[in-house]
Amino acid sequence: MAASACNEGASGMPEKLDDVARLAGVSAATVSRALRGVPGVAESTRTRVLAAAAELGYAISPAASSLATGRTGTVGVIVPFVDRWYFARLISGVERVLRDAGISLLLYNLGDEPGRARFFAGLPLRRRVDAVLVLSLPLKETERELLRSLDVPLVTIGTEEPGGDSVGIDDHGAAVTAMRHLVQLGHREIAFIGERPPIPLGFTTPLRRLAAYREVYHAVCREDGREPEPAFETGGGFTVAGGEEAMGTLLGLPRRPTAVFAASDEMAFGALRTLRRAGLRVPEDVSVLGFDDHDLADLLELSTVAQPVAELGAWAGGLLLARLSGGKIATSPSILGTRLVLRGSTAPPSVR
Amino acid sequence: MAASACNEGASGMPEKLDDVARLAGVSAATVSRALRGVPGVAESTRTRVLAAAAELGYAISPAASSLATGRTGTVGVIVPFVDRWYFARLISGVERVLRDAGISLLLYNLGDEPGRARFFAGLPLRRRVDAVLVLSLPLKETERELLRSLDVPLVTIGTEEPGGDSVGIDDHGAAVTAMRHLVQLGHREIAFIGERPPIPLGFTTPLRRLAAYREVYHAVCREDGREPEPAFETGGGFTVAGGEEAMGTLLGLPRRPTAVFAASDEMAFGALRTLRRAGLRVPEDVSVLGFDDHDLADLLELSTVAQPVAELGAWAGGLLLARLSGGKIATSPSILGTRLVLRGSTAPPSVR
DNA sequence: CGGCGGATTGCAGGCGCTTGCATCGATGAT
DNA sequence: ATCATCGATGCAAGCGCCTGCAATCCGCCG
Repeated sequence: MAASACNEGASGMPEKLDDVARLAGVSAATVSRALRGVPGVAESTRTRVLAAAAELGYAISPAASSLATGRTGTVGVIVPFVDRWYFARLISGVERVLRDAGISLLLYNLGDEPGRARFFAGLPLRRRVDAVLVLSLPLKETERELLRSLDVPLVTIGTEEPGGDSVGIDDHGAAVTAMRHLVQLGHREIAFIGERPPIPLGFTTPLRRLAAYREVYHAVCREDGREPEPAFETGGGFTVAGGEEAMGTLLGLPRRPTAVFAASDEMAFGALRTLRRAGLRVPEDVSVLGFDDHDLADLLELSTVAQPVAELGAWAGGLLLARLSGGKIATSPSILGTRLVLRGSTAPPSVR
Repeated sequence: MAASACNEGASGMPEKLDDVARLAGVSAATVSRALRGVPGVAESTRTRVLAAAAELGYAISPAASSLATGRTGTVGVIVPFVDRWYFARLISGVERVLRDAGISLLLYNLGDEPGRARFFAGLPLRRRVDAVLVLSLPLKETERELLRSLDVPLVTIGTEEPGGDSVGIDDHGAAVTAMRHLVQLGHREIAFIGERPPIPLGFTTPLRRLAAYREVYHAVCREDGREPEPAFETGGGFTVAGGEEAMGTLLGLPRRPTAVFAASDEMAFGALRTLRRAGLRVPEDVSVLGFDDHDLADLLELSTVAQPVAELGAWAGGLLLARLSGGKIATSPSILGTRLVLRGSTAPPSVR
């Protein structure tokens, strides 16, 4: 009979609760309760109802259910990009735990300003989701207000929003560790490839990593009694091409860095390429350190700061579920650990 | 007044059609019509209604609307992975055109068999979407049946489903072109890194590329009066690590290929790495040709077959929209073009 | 000046499911 | 044996929006 379920279901109009009720010889109310597992239905009845539902290939109408309960069984996930490694990975992590819990994921890509504006103007999420997940996208005040007006739990990854759960890593700490590694290797002239203001979409991550860079680099300069080189702070737009270009700029400087810390592996990849093209060897001539532990970092022998991306997503998803099931957890940022992964792209500076 | 919209909306219960109606001094029916732009509403009235709606920060309830109309304003997108370059890119392409059209995207990742089974068992898409988009995932007969029972337009990318629109590339043709390039360079011993049976998830793409490889390679062997080397057909699971391993196997063969055609750039990357580690130079010692034109292919100087991934997604999205607006287009597969991108990883075999 | 056709609007009955409350037995206590 | 009790069900009133149909209102024609 199991097989017949599909057949029945496939033909004609989808059945309603009433149809199942009739077949099972009970009322629609009972079917509703039985199907959702609410207590107050005799076990025998429940079994009968389940059988009837299966036989008809019945599936509840989310719209009707949602209208009646106010719950939707879906969460909105807002991302600035979907085709960048980090975000794709994050989404993947979130999706897994959400789907396991039977809740669907509505995806919104707000990478472009016009799109972002339109999104918040129309706010298609309104009454369409039970919760919202914002990935690495710092909200403007008005946007935050709008999202809050949805009156659903909000969890963010990579940014802290007052009144919402957040999960992330210790960007500053991780970047400091990375920089210290370079310093310990003996580097004094360290450049940074990150993002220059104005920072697109208002990302804050690049800022935090930049701050850490500056902190360490400036301290080193102070020790050496030298002025820090402001031109060492370059922007790479978090893309390979951007990193490539930034590295080019760096190589054109009269005062050349012996090591480069890139705020993302993708930019580090670009830097690697520019260096190779310039005939410079890594790490002999220049050390390069990335951030992310991108899938291909291993391939390119890139030393980097590994962050548990998929786990961040999964954790955020878990938080969301907890909220949805009425958990009264205190909202506090969850910080997941990072670790320095040393591969072949960093070494002591060569003595010239 | 524009700013006040948010404020009003942010406070208390969300308003209903009636509230707007009252404020505008008309009936709910009129508001409904005015808001949706259906004809039959005086321009002056419509303006008044729009103003009232804006003032209240009113947003329609998708659930109620959906219940009444049967339309949901969302489409389901089914993918086998979201964190692989190709798929992330595809999703990105789809999302853009869908969001521009104001329709939301429900994402389902069916990468693992248990998850896939559960998905089709529960079929959360039922009555939840206006259309379904399946990315590169060949459906089993029962699955196809189930999806069809949803009674909504179905469009696929990378696979052809009877009775559904599909968009894709000419895998066979593209692969033949790639192989011919290798042959024209003078290679006779060409290996393949793709996927070995049993092919996970039932993908067909690897098969098509393999067939093309075989066709060309065998022809070459025939010309040379030699037996084709079956061990040249290796599987790399479409991952970097898999490609790495496959290349290792290839290098262990007594009869060594002078060129390798990988069915994906990721696998080619892996192959590149193994070669580098083995001290072999590319392309001097071994030529490597990929497939996809991955973001990093350029970085790694990988020659490859470029396919317009984002465009495939966008095109599929467009098809979907056309279907949704009742277009009576004939369902026929759309084939987008590919092109060979020659970079530094292919060259004539060295004369030994 | 009455009657008409077309453009606007309002009415009311759903759409399919949920849930507070009433109903109905059957059970256990008295 | 009788009545209170408790579990299992059924009733019916929504949830918020859509839409066929009827009611109005106007400008015009005859």
